Amino acid sequence: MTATQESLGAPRGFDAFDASCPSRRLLDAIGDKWVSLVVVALGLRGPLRYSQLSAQIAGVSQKMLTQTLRGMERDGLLLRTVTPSVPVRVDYELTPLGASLLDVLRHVKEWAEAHMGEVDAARAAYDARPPAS
Amino acid sequence: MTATQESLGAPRGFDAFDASCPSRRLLDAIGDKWVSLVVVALGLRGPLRYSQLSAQIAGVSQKMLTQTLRGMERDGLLLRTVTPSVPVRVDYELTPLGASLLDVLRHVKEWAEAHMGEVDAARAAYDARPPAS
DNA sequence: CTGTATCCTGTTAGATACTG
DNA sequence: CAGTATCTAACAGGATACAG
Repeated sequence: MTATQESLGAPRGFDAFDASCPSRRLLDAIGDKWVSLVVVALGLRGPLRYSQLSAQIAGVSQKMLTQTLRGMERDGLLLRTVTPSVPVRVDYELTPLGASLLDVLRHVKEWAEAHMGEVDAARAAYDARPPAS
Repeated sequence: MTATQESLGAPRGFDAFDASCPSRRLLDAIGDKWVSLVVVALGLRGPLRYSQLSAQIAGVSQKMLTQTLRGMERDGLLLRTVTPSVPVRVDYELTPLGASLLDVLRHVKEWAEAHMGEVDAARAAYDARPPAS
């Protein structure tokens, strides 16, 4: 395992092969279905309340939404504001850091728009080819 | 659920909230631990044989490596070349499409290098704060 | 309204053993 | 060498019920 770190690892302090490396944690973040959805939702619609997010993302369970929100808050991706009114009110908004993550997602979006057709074509071709000789 | 697609969905034909949308499939792709590792490995070291990949990525099981490789081949991300020598030899190399995915990963890398310190700081601050009043 | 706690199920991935 | 097949353990995630 150490061999991997040395042979392929961090040419300049960056090693995606090391699970503890920041890059891996970021991949975990943007790779997470709900995280990316929350980032996009907040990025597109500005600050939202818990119930609004719940409605927007429709399909997310309370458990996953809360869990995702907590994790993102912990990572400094969003700000959680509690207003102690009679029925409690909680607003969530992207921090500048969270907004910058939205930019990364935008790059992903661009790649998808530019190349996803190729992927579909490749997939169709692969599935159509004879099941080996 | 349909409400979500309409309210937040594809302002211009792109809807990350739709699981069948290309963007989601891409997220699934780059979010996958092993896919990103294989892309980086092949991108950094050029064509590699199965056994070399297995060694490079150290920690991946045969099952996951094969599964990942098959999926990537299907998606047109890499090319699989079988040389029917006495002991069979199989080489894997990135296609132009796969190489372009490496570029996306590069953006991710840059974001990580630029902001991951902030994430760590936020996390430390969050973990250090009192467990609520 | 905004969560927390619990149970329960499906998927996933690692280990292991075997084949062309 | 380069896989395939099978079994099982771990865990993520959904449903549900309840609380501040």
